[in-house]
Amino acid sequence: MNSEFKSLAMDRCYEFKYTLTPQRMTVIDALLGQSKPISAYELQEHLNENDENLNISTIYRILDFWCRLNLAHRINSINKFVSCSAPNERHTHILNYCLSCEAILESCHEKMRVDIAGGAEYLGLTFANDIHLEIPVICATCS
Amino acid sequence: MNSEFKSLAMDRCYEFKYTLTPQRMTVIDALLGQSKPISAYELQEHLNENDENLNISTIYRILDFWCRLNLAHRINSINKFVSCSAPNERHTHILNYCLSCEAILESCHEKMRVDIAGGAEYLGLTFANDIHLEIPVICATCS
DNA sequence: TTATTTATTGCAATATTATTGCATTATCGT
DNA sequence: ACGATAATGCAATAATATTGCAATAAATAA
Repeated sequence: MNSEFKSLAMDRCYEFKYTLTPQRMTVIDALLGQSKPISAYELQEHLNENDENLNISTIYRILDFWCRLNLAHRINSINKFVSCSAPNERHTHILNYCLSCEAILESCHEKMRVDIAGGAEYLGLTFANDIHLEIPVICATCS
Repeated sequence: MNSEFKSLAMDRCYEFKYTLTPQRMTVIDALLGQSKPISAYELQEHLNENDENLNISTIYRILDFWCRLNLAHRINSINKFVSCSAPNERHTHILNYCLSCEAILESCHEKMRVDIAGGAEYLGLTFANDIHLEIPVICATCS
C-alpha cells in the first residue's frame, strides 16, 4: 500500500515537474508510518531516532510541499500533519478528526462537496475546487 | 446591535452561572469592534492603545471562555478570533472565511449540518452537536 | 455585613509552532 | 562537464500558546 502511495507521489511530482528528493521521500515515508497526525517537531524527533537528520525549516518546507500536492494534509485544529488517505481524489478531502483521540478518517464524498459548495454559493462566495475540510467528530472507538 | 449581543452574552453567562467580569466584557467588546478576525496578541495591542491592559494569558483564557459559550470563534486556519455573528444559533456555526482577505461570513444552515452529520454517521462517526466548520472560500469582493 | 469559599486575573517563565535570509549543496537540462 | 535552477542547512528569531503560583475579585453562607 505504501508503495502504491509512493508511485503515486512519483507520478504527481513528474506531472508537475517537481523533484522527488531523498529528503522529500524521507518525510512522506515517515508520515506514512504514522497512525495519527504528527507535528513537525515530532516528525523531526522521529527521524532523529532513525538517524535521519533534517532541519526544522526543511521539514516545514517539505510538509508544505506535500500538502500543496494534496498528498498530505495539515490539520489546522491541532497543528499536525497526516499523509492523505485518499490520494487519488483530486478535489474533495474531508478530514473527520476525532476530538478525543485525534484519529483521522478521511472521506471525499462528492455529494458533500456539492452541498457545501451550494451553501457557499448561496452567500455569493466562490468555493475553491481543492477542498480541505476538518470535521470534528467522535470516532467509533472513542464513543 | 452590539448591545443586543451584550445582553445575549449576559443571558448566556447567567444561564451557565458564569461571571461576566469587566475583563471578559472588555475582550468581547474589542472583538465586536473588529471587522476581521484578530489574533490574541493583536487584540492585546489594540487594548493597550486604548489604555486597557490585559496579560496575554488572561486574553487567551477569556477568548477561550467566549468560544466555549459559542459567542466567539477561533479560526484555526489562521489562529485568529472573531465574535460570533449568529449568536442565537446554538448548534451550527459555519465559518466561510476568505482565503484572500480573511473576511468571515458566518452561516448556519440546518440543512448543511444534516448533510455533514449524515456523511460522518455513514462512516460510523458521531458528530458533535455544537459544530464549528471552516469553509475556505473567495468572497464576492475578492473574486 | 462579614467571613469563607470559589473563581478569575496578573505575572513571569517557558513551551510550542513557524518563518526568514543567506550560504551551501544537489539536481536538471544542455 | 557546465551553468542554471531548485532544494537544503543553519542559525536566529518571530509568532502563538500554556503553566504554576500568587494576588485579587466575586459569589455564597453564616
